[in-house]
Amino acid sequence: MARKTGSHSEITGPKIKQAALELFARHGFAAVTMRQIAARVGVQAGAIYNYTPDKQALLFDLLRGHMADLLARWAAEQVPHDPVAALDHFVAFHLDFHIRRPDLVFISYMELRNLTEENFKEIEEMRRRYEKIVYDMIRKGVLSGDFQVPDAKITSFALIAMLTGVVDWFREDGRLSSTELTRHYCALARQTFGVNAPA
Amino acid sequence: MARKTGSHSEITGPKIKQAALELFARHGFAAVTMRQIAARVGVQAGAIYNYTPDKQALLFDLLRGHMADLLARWAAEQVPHDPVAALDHFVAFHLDFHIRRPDLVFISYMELRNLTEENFKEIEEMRRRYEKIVYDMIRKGVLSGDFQVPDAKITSFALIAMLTGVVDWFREDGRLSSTELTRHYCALARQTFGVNAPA
DNA sequence: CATTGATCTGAACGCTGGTTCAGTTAATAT
DNA sequence: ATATTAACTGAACCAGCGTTCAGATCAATG
Repeated sequence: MARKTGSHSEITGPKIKQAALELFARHGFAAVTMRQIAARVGVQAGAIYNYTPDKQALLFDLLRGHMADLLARWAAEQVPHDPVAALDHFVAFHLDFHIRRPDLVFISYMELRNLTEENFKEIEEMRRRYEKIVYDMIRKGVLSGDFQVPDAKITSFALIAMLTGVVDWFREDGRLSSTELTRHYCALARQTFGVNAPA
Repeated sequence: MARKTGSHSEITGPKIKQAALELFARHGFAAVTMRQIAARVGVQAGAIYNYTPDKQALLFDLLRGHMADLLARWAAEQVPHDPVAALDHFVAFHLDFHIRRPDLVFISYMELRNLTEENFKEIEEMRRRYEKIVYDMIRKGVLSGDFQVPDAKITSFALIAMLTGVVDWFREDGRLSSTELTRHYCALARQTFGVNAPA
């Protein structure tokens, strides 16, 4: 063999993924062309096909990577046994993970319908695994008497929605720092879960 | 003149809007073709242009109509003066309005970026008006001492996110009726707002 | 019955999309 | 220096896009 395998590909490959991510987030998967992605990388459209079989795979890899990352990082967390401490821990984890990846969070919600049925099912399955984590956490707190919620399932959806919605407006250079953000949301989540509620 | 104006147009016009709405919601604005919309109405693609100047206007009219409807209906509500009763009223109103229009809610969030800059600004302005309604409601409750929240602005976003997120999973024929849904969310919102929280 | 005009068809227009591929380029190994 | 080959170019392919428009259609009018 001659040239070391991937002398440029180790640069171009990630650049394509990054360009695709930014463009998909800004304009939507269907509205972005392979030529736009290529132009951003500084390459011709045909070159992209050295790194991905097609446009669909570009999207799928981004979403699967994102969900896999989310699940793996939560699995690596040391979660306290006390339900209230666990809630705080989850809120902090979820906010931190999501506000660092606004583009990925965005397309993971918006572009699900542009996946093939097969690919959609795989992502949906990972999403359900994450939702179950939240649900189980809430159930524990309800059973221990630490949480008082009208309905555990509803509350799990409500928590995820209110936390994930943060990426729509939060900016690092805005009114609130991420530390303050986390503090406020921990307090809000505790209230939502009826922690310290009157008997 | 001959044929009564709009003998068919009164049928075809709304059918086009409805078809566009359903297809945009299912596949996304950019992925839907004029021919698909036409086929669903039972007409050729060219006929659509008797009812809309272009594809963009089709989307814009749907979003503007939706937001105008939302604002007009809230303006027509008799909102109680008591902050807690007002919160209950808002939760019931927002849930009822949104779960009846899942497709419109969906595209109003997803397809904002497919609007021209001019059209986007108009929709964004209406959205801000609605968010301000929620913010003002919270401020009142905070000032009166009925609500205890970590941050009024954050809480307004959190409330809207948790309520609107309902359309992602709620089904009329699911586990919960819309009445039960409303009851649970009123309770959840009260807790979130620290109503009856210990001093 | 003949006329009218709103409504729609069907074909076309120019353009751009994703994707392919023969050929060029250039970094490495010999 | 030469050979090798990963990486990339540039042009092409064809299907499909939004949009236009001359002409067909046909219910209501006079």
